[in-house]
Amino acid sequence: MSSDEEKNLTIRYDYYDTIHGNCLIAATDKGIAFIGLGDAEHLYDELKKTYKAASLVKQAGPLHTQALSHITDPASPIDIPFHIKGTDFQVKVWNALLTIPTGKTSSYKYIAEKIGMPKATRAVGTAIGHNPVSCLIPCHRVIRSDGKLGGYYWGIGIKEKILRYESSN
DNA sequence: CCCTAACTAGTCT
DNA sequence: AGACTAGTTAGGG
Repeated sequence: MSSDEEKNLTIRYDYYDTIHGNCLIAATDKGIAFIGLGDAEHLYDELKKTYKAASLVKQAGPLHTQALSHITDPASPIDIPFHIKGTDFQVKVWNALLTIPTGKTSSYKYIAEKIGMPKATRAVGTAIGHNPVSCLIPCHRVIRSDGKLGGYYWGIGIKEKILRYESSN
């Protein structure tokens, strides 16, 4: 979305309890804008930082429920619209992440090749790290090509837990 | 196993 | 415009 668009935007957010802990889900009229895991205050700060110009309202919405049910049941198909602020490059990366099947993992290099920039692995890492919709966009399924998990914004422990949860389904 | 250089996009100064 | 960061990678010591 453009910054002009962001100005007149109303984002509705609310807190939910998930299998991975407390989370914040935020959505516009058009789609999911932000999802985060962890401490409520910290999450609100993140949300505010990401969408500075938009007005934030604490109110549940139908999109929240959809997002929530996908977190609980990752095997269900993602038929949820996104309304995310990001550059072309970031959007490309995030879209590539959505093509990773549930329970599978991918590497940063693979994503880089997928979007036609095989040498941009490092930039991919950055983009994935700034993904505002963790969980729905499966950033936790991306691991380092040497087999290690790499890092995770919300904490490496969460990443491992989510992966275990998905593979056991 | 640790260290380094190369890679690219975004953010901040 | 320059410097720095970031969830990397490949290669060398």
